[in-house]
Amino acid sequence: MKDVAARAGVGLKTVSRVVNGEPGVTSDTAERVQAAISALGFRRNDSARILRKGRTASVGLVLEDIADPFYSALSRAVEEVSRLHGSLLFTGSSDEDPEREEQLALAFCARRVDGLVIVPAAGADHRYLAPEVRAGIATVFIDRPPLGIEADTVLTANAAGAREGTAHLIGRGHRRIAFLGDSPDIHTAAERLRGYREAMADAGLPVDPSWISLGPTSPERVGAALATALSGPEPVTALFCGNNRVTVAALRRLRTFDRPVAVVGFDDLEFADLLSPGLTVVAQDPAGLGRTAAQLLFARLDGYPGPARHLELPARLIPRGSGELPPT
Amino acid sequence: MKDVAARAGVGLKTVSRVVNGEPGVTSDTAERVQAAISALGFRRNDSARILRKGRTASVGLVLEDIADPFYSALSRAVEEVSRLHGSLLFTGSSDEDPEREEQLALAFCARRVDGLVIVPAAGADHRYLAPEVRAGIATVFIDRPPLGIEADTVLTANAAGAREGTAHLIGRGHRRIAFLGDSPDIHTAAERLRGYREAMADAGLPVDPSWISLGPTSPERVGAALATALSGPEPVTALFCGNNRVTVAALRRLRTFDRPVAVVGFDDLEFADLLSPGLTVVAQDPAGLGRTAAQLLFARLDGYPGPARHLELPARLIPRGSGELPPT
DNA sequence: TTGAAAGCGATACCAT
DNA sequence: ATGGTATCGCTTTCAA
Repeated sequence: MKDVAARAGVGLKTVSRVVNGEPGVTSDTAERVQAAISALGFRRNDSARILRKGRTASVGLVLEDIADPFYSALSRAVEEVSRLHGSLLFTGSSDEDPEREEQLALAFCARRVDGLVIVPAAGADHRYLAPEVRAGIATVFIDRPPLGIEADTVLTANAAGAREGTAHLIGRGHRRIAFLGDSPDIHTAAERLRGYREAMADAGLPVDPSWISLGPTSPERVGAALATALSGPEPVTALFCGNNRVTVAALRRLRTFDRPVAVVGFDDLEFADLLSPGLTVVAQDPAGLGRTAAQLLFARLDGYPGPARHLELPARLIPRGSGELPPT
Repeated sequence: MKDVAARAGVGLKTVSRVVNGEPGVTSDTAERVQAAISALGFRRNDSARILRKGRTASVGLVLEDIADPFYSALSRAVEEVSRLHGSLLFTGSSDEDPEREEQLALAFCARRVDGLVIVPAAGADHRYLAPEVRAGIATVFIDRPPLGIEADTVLTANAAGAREGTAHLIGRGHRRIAFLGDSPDIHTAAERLRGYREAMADAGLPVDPSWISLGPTSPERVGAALATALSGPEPVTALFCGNNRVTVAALRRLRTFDRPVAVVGFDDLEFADLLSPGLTVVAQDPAGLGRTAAQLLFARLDGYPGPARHLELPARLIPRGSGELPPT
């Protein structure tokens, strides 16, 4: 910028005015400055600008894994809202590791992002964010609630969704329904299990412990759990899967049995309609989650001073065939 | 930092030393400084640090749509390599709009990212990047080659892959094979069409223009093209799809016919094995693309001075059933 | 309309 | 071992 000023034979501030489209420059000098700018290939250094202005026009997004379609859809929505507000987006994957979540969040804060959208890693304690929040960095938690801090939150109605999905199976005549879920220390997994239990209880149905399996989303564990639930004199006739990865693992394993088993999965799959039968799901709205969270964030940045808001988005049952199979 | 220095009763530079773990501080004073830091909730301002040091330890990634599983897998790989090199990642989706691509890339550059990984939008002219490249911002193009600039590139062997996929169908006895692809101004689409044509020519098979359709990836267009190719006295018996979105649209439409049609798709689908029959694909390696591109980028940042490198990753045929159906 | 000088929060260099 | 001071590139303030 100094160089541009020198070359155009004007003061530093005049260049600044031209670069930022501020008034108070004759079109004559503006032109000279523009010429110098393109001659030198000058580009304003936003780091310096940020340092001076305070606001960085950037947002940090910490999630579990950007490669997961659920989170990538969410990410896109956050990006879109950010763009409308003139902000750029940092993204980082925590891999469900609280330490990495913290490193990422703090690294973003050190870059002085204006705000943070965080999908909490299982077991993470968010008190580490207290100094940043006090320093004015707006923070919204998404998909799961934070621990040890009060902040805006956007969640899916997990329990209600699981309840609806399970009730759907019960409505089709199933009485023995397995629940295959994620690790119980993940909030969403626990909530979905709760919904399942509620639906069973509502229908006066007992739940055999052997029908329930929670744990890491490995094909081995899911496969073994499925085999257990399908064995014995009174095997389950239906299956409720706690998330998309479990659903896929279960479907793969299910093909090795030649018994028809009804399936309802939590989370939609992109091509669920192409399977035979089509996969019935309780669909979340990842884009809706991302959009809503980003809107809450920018509301804060625009000065909304109220207490923390806690929003919940409904999950939607989409019948496609697999959840409508009768018991055998 | 000033405040910390005051509270600890030391000089500014000493605080800087402690914060950065530099030697030359007695553990005694270091402790006092640490105490002041946590008392004040101090966090170093990386914007200022960046301004001074030159390197920002951040990378910008511009792609078509982070919500697309292909790109989100790629993004994750770039992120992983960046993390190993201590860099944070900006992501932005261009939506295949050259103008947005430019805005994003320049915005990242204005933030002084150390490097840029770009999936060029169709038709984008990359001469706009010349000043940035001259200013030393390392740039790697991925998935598609850039226009009007010489830089490191990582591509999939699109033509070879399409050729192999088409040859696979020919090997199964098909002689009339449709090609449904993306817009011809997208480099990958054009390359894949070329591979298809080569395979047909190699086998001495004619190609009827009505078998080929290029254009936007809308279900309507794909469906109509498919209907055309499947009509008339000599309908195609097999189908080569130019990308995952086309494949999905085609599979959906195909279900409305009750004729078995062999299908090979370019790009893997996450649950391709769960379809019936399983979907045969020519799979790219999105994570490999991302990883390789990021590695080239950091090689540059670590001082590699050589001429631009152009790498090509192979595509891999994965037979799963749909591509092994015989002609009818 | 224009520009000189101060300052944003850190680091680098050179004294002490 | 410690600290003062110039500096990074820009915006802000105020005077011309």
